[in-house]
Amino acid sequence: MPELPEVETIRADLDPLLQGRRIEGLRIHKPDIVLGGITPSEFGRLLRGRTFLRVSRRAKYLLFELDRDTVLQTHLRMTGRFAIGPSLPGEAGFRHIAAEFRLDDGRTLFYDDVRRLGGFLVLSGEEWARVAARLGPEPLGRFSSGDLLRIFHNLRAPIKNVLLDQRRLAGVGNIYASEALFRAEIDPRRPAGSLTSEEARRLHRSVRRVLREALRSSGTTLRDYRAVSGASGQYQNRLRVYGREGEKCPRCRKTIERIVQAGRSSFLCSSCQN
DNA sequence: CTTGTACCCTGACCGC
DNA sequence: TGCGGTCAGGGTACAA
Repeated sequence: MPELPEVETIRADLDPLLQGRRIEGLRIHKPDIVLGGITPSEFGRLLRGRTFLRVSRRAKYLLFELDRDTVLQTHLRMTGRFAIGPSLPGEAGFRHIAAEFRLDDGRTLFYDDVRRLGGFLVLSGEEWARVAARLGPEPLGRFSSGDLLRIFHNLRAPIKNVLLDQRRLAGVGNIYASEALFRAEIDPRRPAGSLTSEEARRLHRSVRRVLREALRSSGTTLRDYRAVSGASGQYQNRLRVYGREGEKCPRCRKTIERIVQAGRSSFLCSSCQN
C-alpha cells in the first residue's frame, strides 16, 4: 500500500505519540505477521517492557527504535495500517486487527492488515544496519542527478522497473514511478541505461518533486491507506496518469494507456513520453 | 551478475 | 445470487 510519502506520514504521526512510552503488553491475533522464525510469545518476551525512543523510516520500512539496542522493523506492504487509541477508528475499517501493543499511558497501538502481507521483525541495531545497507539511497536525502545517472548506468531493464527496485533507489513505488516518469516525459519501457544525463536530470527533479508534493498532501489514498488518525491522504486528487487509463492526457489530450511491466500496471501517455 | 515468474493473502469489482 | 477471472500503494524466492 504505502510508498515513501505514506510511510513518512505515518512515521510523523506516530513519533510524538510513542516517544517515551513503554510497551506493557501485547497481543498477536495473526501469528503470520511475526517474522524472523520466532513464535508470538517469544516476540512478546523480546518487546514487553521496552521503551520507544523514536520512530524512524528508511525506504518503506517503519522503524520503532526501542531501548536496549532493539529495533522493531515493520513493513506495511499493501494493506498494513496503524492506529492509536483508547478506541479504534472502527468506521475506518479496522476489521482485521493483527496485533495490539498496550502502552504505559493506557492507550493501545493497533496494527490492522487485511491481507497480512506486512510484518514485524525484531532486530539489534547492528542487524538493522545490515538490512539498511542493502537499500538504495533516499531520494529526498542528499541525492544528485549524477547519483541517479550512475544507478542507471549499463542497465538494460526498463526504467520503470529500476525505479521500483529498492536496492537501487529507496521508497518509490508503483504510483509515484508512473507519475515521475510522466512528468519527466520519459517512456517507462526505456532501458534505464539508455537515459541521457539530461533525461536523468529531468527524472531526478520529477521523482523528488512528486514525492515532496505527495508528502505535503499526506499521501495517496486509493483504497486502504490512512494516516494514524484515520484521515485519507489527498494526493489521489493530483495524480496525472496513475489509474487514469482511457482518460485524456493533461498535457496533450491524447489517451492515457495502461501497460504491464514486471507484472504491475504502468500508466503513460505514449505521445508525451519518449 | 541480471531479468522474469510464481507466490504470499484477502476483498472489491466486473461480466456472464 | 453465484461463479470465475482480474486486480490491488509490496517484496521475496527461485529459475534461467
